[in-house]
Amino acid sequence: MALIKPRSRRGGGRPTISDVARKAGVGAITVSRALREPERVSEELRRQIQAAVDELGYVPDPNARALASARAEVFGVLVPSLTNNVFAEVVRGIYDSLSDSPFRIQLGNTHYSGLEEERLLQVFGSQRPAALIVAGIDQTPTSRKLLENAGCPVVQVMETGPEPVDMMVGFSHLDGGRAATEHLIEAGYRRIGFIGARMDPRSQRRLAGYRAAMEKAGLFDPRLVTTTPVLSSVPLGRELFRDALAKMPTLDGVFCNNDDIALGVLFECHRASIDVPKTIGIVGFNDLDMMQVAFPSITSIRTYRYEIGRRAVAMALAAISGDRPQERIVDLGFELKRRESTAR
Amino acid sequence: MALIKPRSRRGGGRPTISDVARKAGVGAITVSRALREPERVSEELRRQIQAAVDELGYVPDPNARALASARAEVFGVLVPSLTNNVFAEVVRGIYDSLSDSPFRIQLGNTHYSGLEEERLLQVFGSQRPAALIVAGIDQTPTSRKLLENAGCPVVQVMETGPEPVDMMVGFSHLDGGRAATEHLIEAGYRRIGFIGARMDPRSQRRLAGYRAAMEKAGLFDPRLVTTTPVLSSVPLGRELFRDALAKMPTLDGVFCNNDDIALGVLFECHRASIDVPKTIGIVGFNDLDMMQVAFPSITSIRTYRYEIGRRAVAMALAAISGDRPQERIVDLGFELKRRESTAR
DNA sequence: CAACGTCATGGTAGCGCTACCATTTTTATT
DNA sequence: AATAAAAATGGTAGCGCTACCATGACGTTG
Repeated sequence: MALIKPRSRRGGGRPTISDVARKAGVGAITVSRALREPERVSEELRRQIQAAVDELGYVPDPNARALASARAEVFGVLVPSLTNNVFAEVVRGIYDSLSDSPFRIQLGNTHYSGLEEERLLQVFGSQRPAALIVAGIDQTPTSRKLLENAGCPVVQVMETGPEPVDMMVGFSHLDGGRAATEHLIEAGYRRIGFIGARMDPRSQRRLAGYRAAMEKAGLFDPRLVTTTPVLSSVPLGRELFRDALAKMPTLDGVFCNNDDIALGVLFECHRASIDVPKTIGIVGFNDLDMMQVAFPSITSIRTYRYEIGRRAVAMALAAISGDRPQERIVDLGFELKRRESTAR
Repeated sequence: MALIKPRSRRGGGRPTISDVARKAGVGAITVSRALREPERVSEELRRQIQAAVDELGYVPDPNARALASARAEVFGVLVPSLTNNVFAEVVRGIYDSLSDSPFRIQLGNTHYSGLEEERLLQVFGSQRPAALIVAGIDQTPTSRKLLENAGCPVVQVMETGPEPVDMMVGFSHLDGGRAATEHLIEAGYRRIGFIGARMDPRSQRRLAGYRAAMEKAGLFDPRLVTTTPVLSSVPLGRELFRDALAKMPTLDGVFCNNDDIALGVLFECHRASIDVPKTIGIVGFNDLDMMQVAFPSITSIRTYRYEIGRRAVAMALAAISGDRPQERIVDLGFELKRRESTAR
């Protein structure tokens, strides 16, 4: 006696695939198939199985699934910041594109740290994700190797560059910085400053674009550049602008690293009764929606963050299903939005 | 012959726990223990095992772990929006608190939809998460049941209320709305409007606080309230303010649902040459850092979003490790920041 | 009508790990 | 020194699912 195994169900008593199979009077594997490749199961069984699933409230265990198939239905997403609106928009695009797919999202925050990125890539890799989406193109050699060996599609987002690990969606920050600066020059500004916080690689490239445009026009002066590694914010924009002005009182324009900084500059101009755009011209970067309602409205470089997220998912999904997109590098560009802040 | 099993390694050839065990000359279970409860393994073996782990580059498979232990090292986090700074801050607090724990984060975006929340809860539940953190207290009955049966600690964040599913960290939006409105009244404003977008339950409670204060002072008039279900933004704030003013030209103050709206109102005042705070007083909600540098600086209700995220994790972690905090409802409060926009 | 696909279904054997019990060794305790 | 108790280690048996192969029932073809 005592032949009956207690069957402790350490899993907590939720129905399993064999419960469903038993109830539907089929084999477990058929249930598995009915759920994943319905077209390979006869309509009759499919219906029976569906009924059993509904009745029991069966939900497949993703962990067991991942273990058995050596592939988790997870997209790993790595961004440097969660609060920066720019990345928040990319992430939103990714979530929206994946919301009615079976894929879950594993989001990591690198805090702009290469080391943290490596650590997270390690963690993510251990899950055998279906795809990896990472911000930027400046991975450390270790990170790059991890990405190359991830064994899944990889999309680098927010930038374009010559050597994708796999695929890429973004735009040229250098060109963006150049376009912003050229616009200020064309509008008649001459002593144009660059103000930037959190000088990550993307900001560096915008600065390079600024510098290229200024040098080409014979206007560059290193004292026009004010930067800090501190995290960007509106209050910081105000302070940096005051610094810049103290350093260079003849300043007549500023290209800001991003819109937060630009807003800080605008507020300080109000406070100090500096006329915008007459005395100072302002250009931001990213074109947050508040730029168009600011008073005066602020010229900015519009970027397509949400679209970048969507596109990245679309490309990854295509690669997963076998047909890799022919173009591995997608440049979504940007647009200069001319507004009152530079309408001299 | 052919006795040697090919051992196909469909897992892709990464080292497993038995590889480590073999190399270290111990049993697999000892490796498992050395990794999870090092104090239960002798120092010598621990060192040998660590050496083997390092040499092989072994990383445990979280899926196998979750399957075997019926518990995934995952925190499920549910927020209604990814781009709203308020939730981004909460999420950041959660990430920062969990960054050097073994727990991963599964983040879900409900888009303010109860149905979507139910769906995500279902998906999350199937993973047997270690804890669940959800925004708000207005779950549908189905969601509430799912939370109650999740079999793990649950923390509701951003609000306080009488009946937590399990634990709660937040503050009273009603009191916040009341405090903001009372401040305007004390400052001498009388025709005080309420302007709100995306009237989610939290906004509704702020409105209720506004109404309570206004009625108490005998100032309430339904025509003073301007709301819309549309998603909140700075441009929308501007528009709603224009609507409000058209409807009620004698308006002399506004309590805004949130800071985005407040900023939109401020910009419109600039544009229409309406003096702030003389002609119109403005109060925002949440106190984004730009409020203090705006010109004029904007009075707002400071809320502790980041801290809410951290606290939620701390409480969940305590519950996981067995000692549930004695206070299951934590009220982190808020603070009225008086600034120029209401300094009549 | 034999020989050969093709389709629908099922059985078996793991995926990589840990819970649950042994079993052995060491350390108190009397 | 004998015994109990605690500490350290290991073996076995799954967790819930799917890859892989096997089986049988049908056509299809020459």
